[in-house]
Amino acid sequence: MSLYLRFLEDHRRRGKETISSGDLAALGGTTSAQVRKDLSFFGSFGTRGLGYSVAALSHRIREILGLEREWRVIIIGAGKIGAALAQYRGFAERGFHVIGVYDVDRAQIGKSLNGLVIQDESAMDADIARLKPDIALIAVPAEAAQALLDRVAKAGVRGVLNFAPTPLHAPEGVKLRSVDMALELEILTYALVGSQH
Amino acid sequence: MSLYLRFLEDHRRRGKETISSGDLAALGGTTSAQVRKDLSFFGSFGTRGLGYSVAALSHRIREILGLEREWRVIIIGAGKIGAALAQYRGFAERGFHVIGVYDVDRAQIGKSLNGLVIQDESAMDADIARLKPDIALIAVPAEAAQALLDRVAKAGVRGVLNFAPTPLHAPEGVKLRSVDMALELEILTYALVGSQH
DNA sequence: TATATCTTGTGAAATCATTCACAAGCATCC
DNA sequence: GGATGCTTGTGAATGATTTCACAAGATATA
Ligand SMILES: NC(=O)c1ccc[n+]([C@@H]2O[C@H](COP(=O)([O-])OP(=O)(O)OC[C@H]3O[C@@H](n4cnc5c(N)ncnc54)[C@H](O)[C@@H]3O)[C@@H](O)[C@H]2O)c1
Ligand SMILES: NC(=O)c1ccc[n+]([C@@H]2O[C@H](COP(=O)([O-])OP(=O)(O)OC[C@H]3O[C@@H](n4cnc5c(N)ncnc54)[C@H](O)[C@@H]3O)[C@@H](O)[C@H]2O)c1
Repeated sequence: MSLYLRFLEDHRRRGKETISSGDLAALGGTTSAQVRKDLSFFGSFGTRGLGYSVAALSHRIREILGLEREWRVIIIGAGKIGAALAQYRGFAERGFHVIGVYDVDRAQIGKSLNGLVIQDESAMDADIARLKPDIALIAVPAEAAQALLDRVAKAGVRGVLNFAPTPLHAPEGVKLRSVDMALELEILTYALVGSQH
Repeated sequence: MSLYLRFLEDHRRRGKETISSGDLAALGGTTSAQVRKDLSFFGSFGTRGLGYSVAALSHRIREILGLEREWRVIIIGAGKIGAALAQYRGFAERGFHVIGVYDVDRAQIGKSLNGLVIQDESAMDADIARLKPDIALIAVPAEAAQALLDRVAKAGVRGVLNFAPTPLHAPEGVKLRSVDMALELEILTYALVGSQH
């Protein structure tokens, strides 16, 4: 679904007003029947003979994904990757607003990233209670990740995106996803060794 | 498979020598039968009544994934995310060696990241021909991504990991994967809006 | 050695996902 | 308005994956 949204935005930029399931399939590397099945799960909003209205379908998918509202995000760990994420414009463009960045390192605390001051992580629990962020990004060393996940979960955060390359266990009621870049590379190498027999 | 490897390493750190399919399943959130089917696809290396040897299974999976050799990696775009990736220790730990970083920005070229000097991207094609990197990480603005993918593919790179949030089309014979962090957040929000009816 | 207890490896069954195929709907053109 | 050309939405067929269920191998214990 998120991918379809990317394709639709791409298509809109090219000035097209409608798109057929076949076009979407070609972009996504699937079949037109697949695309239609996926979309029909949420209702039917295409026009026969014409395809889907790019604007209408985008809007509907944004609704389904919950992107019609703004989301508050905090970042834990202001190291190399945390700092990059804090300054990433792509988040705000899609409705994700970074409202806080935390670290334990005295040398980091107080520094400003894009107008956002790095806070002492001891202030985090109180801030979460007050500002009620929806999602936390965990960008700390692997050893510290599970403890922080438990801590933000307890404080009331319901979604977590983890960047530490370690298996984590999410407490009940918390949605967890992990981005593991070394793992992505491993999937690539598997494909590479596989393709040369 | 890569995930199983993570679990095994985790388990080894805890001092365990064997692990059962049930344990692996619990870690991965699947069933024991699933794990056994996955592993049996590549042969049978468990011991009945005991489980799998953590060391032997790790080794076998590393073999299957092609991690028993070293891989050469270049990074294109030395911006915020490119710089973070260039300094990331986790890659070298898993056998991925960054041998070059490229940018167009005069202000960036010549700077050193962890002992790695940022090169002018006009030198890139010659370097690829000479050093034969296996994988390129693309960390440039979305508009520039497709052109660079085509360019490194032509120069002989066979695997690409893309960080730009845009749909790319890989030329024949090139394995492409993309990491899209805003998309990861969208998947989280979908789960969040879904779970509250 | 005999017995009890685990856990793998794997056919068979059940479930889930994709593809096929086509009636029905809409737009366009004559 | 009627014929023509596209494209959707969706049952039915096919294909893939997951789960079930259990025989057979391995260890441990006495
Ligand atoms: N650098 C990358 O490109 C990259 C890529 C993929 C994954 N990662 C992972 O992301 C994590 C961070 O990587 P990095 O390169 O930014 O490391 P880093 O050392 O630059 O930054 C880690 C930061 O976390 C802070 N920290 C440690 N414990 C903390 C706590 N309890 N609360 C708050 N802050 C705490 C540290 O003070 C430090 O500033 C690691 O797990 C790493 O494996 C990094
Ligand atoms: N910053 C993040 O945390 C983050 C997160 C996810 C995705 N991304 C994506 O990663 C990409 C880079 O993001 P960033 O934040 O590092 O941006 P950035 O502006 O800091 O860095 C981009 C760099 O690419 C260089 N560049 C541009 N064209 C180039 C070319 N043809 N060849 C070589 N280098 C070129 C620029 O000079 C610049 O240094 C973007 O597509 C962004 O959407 C960034």
